[in-house]
Parts: sequence; structure tokens; C-alpha cells
Amino acid sequence: MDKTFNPSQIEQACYQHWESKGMFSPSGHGEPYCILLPPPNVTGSLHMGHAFQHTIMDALIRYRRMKGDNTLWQCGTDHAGIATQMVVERQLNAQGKTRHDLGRDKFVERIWEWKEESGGNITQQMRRLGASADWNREVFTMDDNLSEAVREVFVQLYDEGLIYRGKRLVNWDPVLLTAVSDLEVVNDEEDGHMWYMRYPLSDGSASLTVATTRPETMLGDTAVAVHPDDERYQDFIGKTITLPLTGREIPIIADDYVDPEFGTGCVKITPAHDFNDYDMGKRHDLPMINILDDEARINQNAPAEYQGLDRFDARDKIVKDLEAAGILVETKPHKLKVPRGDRTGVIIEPYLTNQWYVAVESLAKPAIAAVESGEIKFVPENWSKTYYQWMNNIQDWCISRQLWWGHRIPAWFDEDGKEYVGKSEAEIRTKYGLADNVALKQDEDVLDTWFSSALWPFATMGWPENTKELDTFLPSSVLVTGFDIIFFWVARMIMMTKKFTGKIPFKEIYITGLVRDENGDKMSKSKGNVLDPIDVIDGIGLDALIEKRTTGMMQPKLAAKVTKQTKQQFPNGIDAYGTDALRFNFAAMASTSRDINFDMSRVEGYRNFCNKIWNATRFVLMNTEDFDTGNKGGELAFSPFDRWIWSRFERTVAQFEAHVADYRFDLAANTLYEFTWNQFCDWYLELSKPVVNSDATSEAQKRGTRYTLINVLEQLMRVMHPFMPFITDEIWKKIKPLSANTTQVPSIMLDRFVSFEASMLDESAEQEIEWVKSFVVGIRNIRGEMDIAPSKRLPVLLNNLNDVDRQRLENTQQYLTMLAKLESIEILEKTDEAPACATALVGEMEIMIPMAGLIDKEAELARLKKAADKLVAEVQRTEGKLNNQNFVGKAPAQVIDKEKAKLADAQMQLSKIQEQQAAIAKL
RNA sequence: GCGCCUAUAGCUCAGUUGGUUAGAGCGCUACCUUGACAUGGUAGAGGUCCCCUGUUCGAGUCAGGGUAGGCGCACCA
Repeated sequence: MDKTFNPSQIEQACYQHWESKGMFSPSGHGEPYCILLPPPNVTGSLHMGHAFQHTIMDALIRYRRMKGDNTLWQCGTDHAGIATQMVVERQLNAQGKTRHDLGRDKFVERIWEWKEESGGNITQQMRRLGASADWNREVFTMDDNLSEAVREVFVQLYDEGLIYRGKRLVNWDPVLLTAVSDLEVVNDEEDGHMWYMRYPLSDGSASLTVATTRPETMLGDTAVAVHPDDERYQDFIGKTITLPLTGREIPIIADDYVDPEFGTGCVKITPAHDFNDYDMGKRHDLPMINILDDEARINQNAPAEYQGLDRFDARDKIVKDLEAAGILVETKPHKLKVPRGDRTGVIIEPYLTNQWYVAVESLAKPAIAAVESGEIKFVPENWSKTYYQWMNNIQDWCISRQLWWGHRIPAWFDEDGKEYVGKSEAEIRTKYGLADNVALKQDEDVLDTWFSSALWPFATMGWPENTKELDTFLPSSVLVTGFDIIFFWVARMIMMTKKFTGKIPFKEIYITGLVRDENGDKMSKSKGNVLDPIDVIDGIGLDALIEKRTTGMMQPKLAAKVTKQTKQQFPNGIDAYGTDALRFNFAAMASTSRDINFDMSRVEGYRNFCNKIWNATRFVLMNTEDFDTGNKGGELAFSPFDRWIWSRFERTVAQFEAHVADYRFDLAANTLYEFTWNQFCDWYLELSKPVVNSDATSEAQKRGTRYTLINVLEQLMRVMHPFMPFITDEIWKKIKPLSANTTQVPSIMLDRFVSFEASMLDESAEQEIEWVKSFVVGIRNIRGEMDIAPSKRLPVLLNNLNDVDRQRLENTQQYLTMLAKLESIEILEKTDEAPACATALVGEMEIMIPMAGLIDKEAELARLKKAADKLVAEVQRTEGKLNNQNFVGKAPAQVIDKEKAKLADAQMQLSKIQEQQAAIAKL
């Protein structure tokens, strides 16, 4: 084996081995355990959030697979309507063309080509992460069977009256030229203005001043509203206003939506361009005058001089014209929430169009109940509140998109515009009894991407066919996803799955944090702080990283800043840390926190951890490969250390499993790290050396230790495998033949998880080894603080031993000598006169190192003082507690006894140290 | 406005039902090429647990109030 672990040499071959041998498919026996992959964008690439979530999903799947479950990680990709269409449009734009130049069919063909070209990208990247998803069952949301499910659902919902078409205000993206859902609009506060305009009454008697943040919409005003109880305006209600610029006569109406305190208490009403005004318009039966076209230019409904102007140009002109006419009273700076499309960043227009909607109320009820009853559990539980809050105020879902890429809406219109819904034109003709000569035209629109992903839990299992998979893997076990798509996806899956299968889609929802950079900033291209998980695995040079971060930026001027920042952050680029280190890092970061700050130095730490494991393996192999490990018989004599490490190992297994069951992967990872590094490597491997290297130990003892070395390591690899699949499989293949594991499976991933063996717990061995450790640490302590060279062998005197101390000393003397680098160990008898010594305590036993020639008197006094000070504080604290009648009277006896024992121990130690101080001071 | 979250070592984070001297990794200091590993070892320094009040024998932990930061939803003429 190489002296250092080199992940790049093993990972890809290892993965190919797994995949080519079909190890990712469900075994077909055991309890079903299924995870649905949140389908990533088919043409996208893997980002840190994916890597994080996929690590967790894979860890769970690998763990359950090794536990003997019938595991399915159902994977696939999403067609991502808007995102994908935008990418291909941008490619066309770069060639100076638009999608309209190609036409719909050619354009869609072009997207399919792009999907063929880049569609495998993200799944290849998932493979680099070690994801053991069942690629044989990989699906794409536009596959035939999924499209069939989409049509089936649409038609059923329509037939039940739960899908309807209506002309309503929607969020319109004037660049994408499509409606988008509420969730796809971000409302952020921006600086704007408030314009005050004086509208004259038609009778010329007076005027009303209205305030607006969007003066251009006045072209579509169809009323002015005041509060019905507002005394200032009682006389105006029912009169009319002659709208400036258009000359339209519009009524003054009363509606208690108006807040008399805000602005002037008079509101201009533009029902076709504002959601609140729309509602008011409906209440008062106002005309709805649309003044914009699809691209948000002023249309023919406005005076000629404004027609064709872009909305912002129109605003400027209108403000100027109103000012000139003396209608504009005042302009004030004003902060307002501006709705922008989350994809394009352009300002969204409320726009009156025909769209398809899902009436969600009846679907929401059972979906709410499923969480309320505990049938579906959120982890952490708090996220259920977010879910309820949205579900209890849920709005009908606008599912039509004016895009070309996606599932075409299965609705047809005849020449009179009458709608017919069915899975195909032929079906419709039968269903509605339409003659062949009736001309039908299919709706141009496609469905919201989330409509198909809402069907993911059952459509991927073959629905509407009644398949074995549906029966076995629905509901799935746990959904691992981010809180940002609880509404988009999670809630809608619950609604649709309940509706169409009567089952819940998943039993638990594990909500992960969002991966941010080490400063807690969201990773984004414009901030230039994005990291590609593959770069963390393979490493990347500084120049290449800068290149990657600065190409294709929306704002090229940011490139300089990003370059500087990247140089500062990664002056030498990024090292190749390997997949296992990255995965272990993600596991270790997966606490309950909602933000995960990605810290490269931690990945480095886990890369070092991999190297530690690698080298521990080298050591174990050196000592077992050409020796008898006792697997073929022969007496095994286990030392206290052997029994101790087994006991600790069993505890580790139990803790690990408990933490995984709680979805506390951070604690699970720490448990493994602690055991492996701080117990197995730091102590056990050291302790094994005297046994395997000494002529004084018997063959049986050597066998016992070799057996323990190889088998603890072999089992440890199995426990670690879900988190670190590559290194564990590589090592396992090397060590398994030497171990007691007789399995014939070709990879650790198909072997059984280690089962907790309570019989291996050994309290007395653990105590004995704790005694050894404090003995050794006591001496290292003196060495360290007294500046004694580590290589210097020390003579040690022991005093005040009890029977247990004597027994333990006898059991472990050879180890103590080696670990603490001792020259000799001598027990003082009561009658002996002790020389001047530096002292450490193990319980009541004193470990003494003669000072002569080694230790400076003043230094030792200083060291003792430090120890004594601590003990004095401790004695004072505990005495204070025990003298407090309230404490003694009210605290449980157990706690009081603990305090008493603590006090006694501190007093004992203190008196011994004080004796030492006195003795040394006399020198 | 409603709801949620966070605040612990220089940095990134754990800390379970309240109960030893509050922990880990990284970083820092000193020493060490010993034979698995310098991607290593040994020792060490480093904390007003955001603030206030309360409950309690006892609070990092519970309650109330505040401060700072973050997120979601709704509203904003």
C-alpha cells in the first residue's frame, strides 16, 4: 500500500465495479426502504447542495442496504421547463437567432438535442459522489410513461372540476412571455417613488389627490376608491372623475379595503394591472382595461401617443405630461416591494390572461391531515409549521406556462373556442361525441414543471398501471430535501399522491440546511463564491478556478472582484480531497442547523482522517498479513486492551446507529471519528505493538491481538462504509481475506452491517484501560511541562497502591513501559524514604518521577501550584454546595452523593499535592 | 403585521430529560523525524455560553423581556 491515501486512484474503478455488477438495484427481499431523489434539472450540473443531500441519501441507502432492507433509491431528472428553455434560447441568441425563427417544433427538437448532449452530465457527477442510485430505473419527467401519468392526472382533475380555465390576473414575465406562479416571484424592497396626482371631478367642482408608485397604470384606471366611512370624502362617493390623459369618466366608489390613514386616503383603481384592484374591480363590477401587451409595452387601449412605449418609457413620459398639465402634485422617494421573476430578474406584471388552474383546497385538506396526524413527519419537526402556514392559506395553482418545453396541456378547442379535455384528440372525439369534421386545435401551453414532479412518488413507480413497485415502494421511507422547495414540491407531492393513490408519498421528510460559503453567504455565480463539488474531489488550480468562476457572468465587471476574492480565498487553488473526505464533511455538517457553512479546512481535516485510516490499515496489514490471525483456529488470548477496544467498538456501533436513526449525521460522523482516531489509532494500535513485537508474549496472546486488529478494522470499515464508500471498500477488499468475515459478496456494500454485540461490552476492561491511560497521560504531562525529551527513558516510583492498582500494574506493566517510555517501575514500600519527585495521581496512587538531574525545583513547584489552585477552587465550590442547606435538602440524593465524592476526591488530591509542595519546598 | 430560526474558543460548529472543571475540528504556542501515518505525535494556551429579569438547591440548557442577525408568508395606493 502507498504511504499516503490517494483517492483518485481508486474511486472511479471502484464505482464502475459496483455499477457494472448491478449492486444498486433492490435486492428483492427484506423490508422495503425507498428514497426518492429530488430530480435535478436534466441539463444542470451538480452543486454543493446536491452533493450534500445526495451524500445523506446515499448514506441512508447504503446503511439500509447493509442492514438487509430491500432498498431502492429512485433517481431521475426533471425537464425544468423555464430553466432549460432559457438555456437553449440563450444559445440561439448567441447565434443571432430567436426561438421564433426556428418555430416550435424545431425549437423543441433543439432542446431534445441539448438534453442528449448535456443530460448525462449531472448523473455522471452523481456517480463521482458515489451515489448508489438504481440507474436502471432512472426516469426523466418527459419520458412517455411519465407524460402519460401527467395527462391522466390532468384529465381526471378536470373531469372532477378541480382543474379549470379562467381569465385572471397572473404574474406575467414579460421577457419569458409566460405566466409564473406566486412562488416564482420574489418581492424585495427597492427604492422607488410615490407620485401624487390630482384627479379632477367631472363636474369641475373639486379634485381628489391619489398616490401611486406606478403612474403609467393610470391609463387603465377605471375608478377611484375611498373608505366608506372617511368623512373627508362622503360627498364625493358616487360622483365621477375625468381621468387625465385619457379623458375617461370613472366613478368614485367606496370600499373598506382603502386605508384612510395611508397616503391621501384616495386610491386609483386599475383592475387589470394590480391584484388588489382586480379584487375590488370584481366587487364593484368595474371594467378591466388592459393597457399592456405581452412584452409590457403600452397597447392600443391607451391614447395613441403612448402606444408602443415600453412600460418604463411610458412612465417617464406620463410623469412629464402630468407635470406639464399641473396634475402632478408631488413626487416623494418611497421604498416599495418590487416583484421580480426569480429566473429573469425582470419586474413581473400582473397581467390579465387565460390560464389553467388547479383548485387546491380539497386536495390540501387530506394533505394537511396527513402531517397533523403524524402519518408524515417533518425532521426537524418545526418545518411542519411552515408547511401548515402555507397550506392553510393556499391559493389555486396556476399550472399553465406559455413555453414550448414541457408537457403540452391535454386540452383542445373547437372553432368557437369551446374547450375539450382528454388524453388525446381521438379520445376527445369519442368522449365528447365530436364528429371527425369538427376542427380541433390543441392548447398551445405547457404545464408548470412542478405539475409533473408532484406526481414523482407514484409516476416513477409505474402509475397509472398497478405495478409491483407501487405496492412495494409507496409510500417511500424518507424524503431528503431543502426547505426552499417545501411549497413548490413537497406539499404538492403530498396532495397529488394522496389524491391519486390514497397513500402518503413518504413517511418522513428530512429537511436539510442550505449550503453556504464559509462566511455564511449564499453561493451564487454573481457573488463568485460557487464551488463545484467535483473540484473539491479532484482539486483545481487557481487559474482554472478563476476562469470557471468568471466566465458567463451576467455582469462582467464583477469579474475583477471575483478574481481577487478567489485569489485570497484559495491562493493555491483547491487540493484534491477525494469523495470520501467531502462526504464525511457533509455528514459531519448535517446537524439541525438550517445553514451549513462549507469550510474547506474541515474537508482537509477529513482528508487527513482518510489518510489516518489508510495508514492504520497499513499497520494492521504489516502485523497480520504474514501471521496467524487466529481465523483458522488456534487459541486466542485476549489482553485487557483487546477486550477494551472491542467494548469501545460495540459502543461506537450502537451510538452510530442511534444517531443515524435520529438523522443526526453530524453526531454519527463524530462518533466514528472519535473512535477511529482517538481510541483505535491513538491507543489501541500503540498498545498492540508490545504484544505483537515482544518475545515475551505467547502465540495465543499474539493471535488474540492480531485477531482484534484485523477484525475491529474490518468491522469498522463496514460501519463507516455508508459515509465513506470508496476508501472502505478498497481497504475491505485488502483486509477481508485475513479477517473472520467469511462472506463471499464482491463488495463491502453488499455485506451485512455490523450488528451490535452486547456481550462484547466489558466494563472492567474499560476501567482498567482508563487507568492505564491516566497513568501514561500523567507521565506525559510531567514530561511535557517539564521539558523532558520524549526520547528520555524515565524511572518511575509508585506509592500508595491498593490491590486493584497492584493487579492492574501487573497486567499492564509492559504496556506502560512502552507507552510512557519508562526505564523502570518500582513500588515504594511504606518504610521507604522517597527521593524528591515530580508527582502525578491516578486515583490515590502516586506516580513519582525522581527529579534528580531532570526536573527543576522551581518549575515543579510552579506546576504543583497550578494543580493545587485548580483543586482549591474545586474544593471551595463543592464545599459551598454541600454547606448550602437548600441544596442538601432539595437536590436528589444521587446528585448529593456525586458532589460528596467529588469533594472527597479533590481534598485527597489536594492534600497529596500539598505534601509534595512541602517536600519540594524543603529541598 | 404573522410565523420560524440563529447568537457558545480567533474561525466553523456540537452540547440530549436542567446536575463534575462547557466540548470537537481547524487555527495558534512549544517540543519531537520513534519503526502505520509530518495529511503525523506529545504537551499547552484560549470562553462574561449576546444582554436583563425570573423559575429552581442548581440555568449554556427552562420562562418572560430586550439586542443583533437571518429566513418564510402576507401587505404596502
